[in-house]
Amino acid sequence: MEKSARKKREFKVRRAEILDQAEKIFALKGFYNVTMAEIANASGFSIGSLYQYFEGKENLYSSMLSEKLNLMHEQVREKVKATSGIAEKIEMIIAAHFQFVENNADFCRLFIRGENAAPSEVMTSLRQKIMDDYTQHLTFIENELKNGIKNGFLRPFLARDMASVLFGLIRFSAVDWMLFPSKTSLSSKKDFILQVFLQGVQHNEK
Amino acid sequence: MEKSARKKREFKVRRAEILDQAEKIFALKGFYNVTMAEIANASGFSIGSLYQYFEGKENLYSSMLSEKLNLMHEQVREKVKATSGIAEKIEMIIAAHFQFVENNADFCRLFIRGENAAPSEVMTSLRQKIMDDYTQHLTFIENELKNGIKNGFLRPFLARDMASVLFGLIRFSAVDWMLFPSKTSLSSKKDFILQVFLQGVQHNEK
DNA sequence: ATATATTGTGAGCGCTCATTCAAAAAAATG
DNA sequence: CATTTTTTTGAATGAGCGCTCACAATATAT
Repeated sequence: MEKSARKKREFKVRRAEILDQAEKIFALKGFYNVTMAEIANASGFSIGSLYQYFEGKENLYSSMLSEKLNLMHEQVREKVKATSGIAEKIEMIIAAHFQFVENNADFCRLFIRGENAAPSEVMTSLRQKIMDDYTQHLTFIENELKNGIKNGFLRPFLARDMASVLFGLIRFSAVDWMLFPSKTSLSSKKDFILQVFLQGVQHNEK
Repeated sequence: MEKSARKKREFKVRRAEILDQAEKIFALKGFYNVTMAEIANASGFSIGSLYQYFEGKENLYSSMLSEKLNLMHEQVREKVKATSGIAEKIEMIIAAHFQFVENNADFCRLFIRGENAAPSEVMTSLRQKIMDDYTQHLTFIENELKNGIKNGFLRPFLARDMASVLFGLIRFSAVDWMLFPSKTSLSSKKDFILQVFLQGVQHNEK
């Protein structure tokens, strides 16, 4: 018999609850130092139940990571699309990323760990998915920048390289902020990053 | 009885040989997916022998990582010290890093994985060492940039932030190059990175 | 050549988990 | 309420692997 709509809904809710708890624990200790028993405990299910929602530990981890990553990229892109003007769009790319990182610091810390080296089927396809997501996101940024080049606001560099640099600046600021807990918010670095990206650090005598 | 000088030398050579082989295997499969048996095989020693050179798997890994990291930073700093002129020094910081990454791609790939989350004593102190090394290196770059600010070549931003950005650009280019195997060398991106760092991407009408 | 010291060996021990599955509990059905 | 179906449970299983240690091989000393 088919699952009823209610069942399906409840299933999703429980699945999300597990994912939520797993994220916190994985973030704290890394993939290899977390046991299924721990996740079961934290999420209030039994070990066996976890296997009803996920095919195994790797699957659970992989689902969590890739779903959350999607969320980040979507959030950023929506905010950028709702903004007009090249300079403003670039500013929003930075701001939206910073905001996500601040609101999901644990997850991001986990993500940069990149404990997905296992040669298994599941982990291999996770790596592939991350790469594809990244490429897709870079292409999104690239296209925005192309408009900036077209209308003369940006120098005629290769748009792809510029996108890499912009995303690199964002990512690095985020990593730095996560590694060295500072009193100032990550968002407060936005203007500096924007200015460096647009004008560089060299002093131009008038 | 004390070890003779020759013995000591031979000990070091063997230790280095193990480290060398371990680096390759760890780079390929990550810390958790490598067994001591594999390392023993690859380096031509028995499992038991490994424990004569290192206190355990974590220790072996930790030694390898931190010793190689030292090497990188030293190489870069020496080359920069041997260069004169602010612009030239900045260029050399980029070039020297790129060169090391190209010559040690496997190691770098391993390093960015950062599989050192275990809560053990050894791994905790490895993390600390990596952070300290990083801070020290950033301070070195910061000091070079301070001179550039003082003599008016660079805009009067916070030198620390500028150093972060420069190192961020370098690191990100390197990561990008490692993740997306490209036909062009990493070094060929040097001029672009330098230009962006100094002048930004904005088009300034004359 | 014999004795002594040093270094190398790898089978096996002990332990940690991911995963399973038989039985229990809960929910649905009539 | 009795019966069937679905879901939950966690002790038991077994595979994997870091590490030890009794023994072997080799080097050094006498």
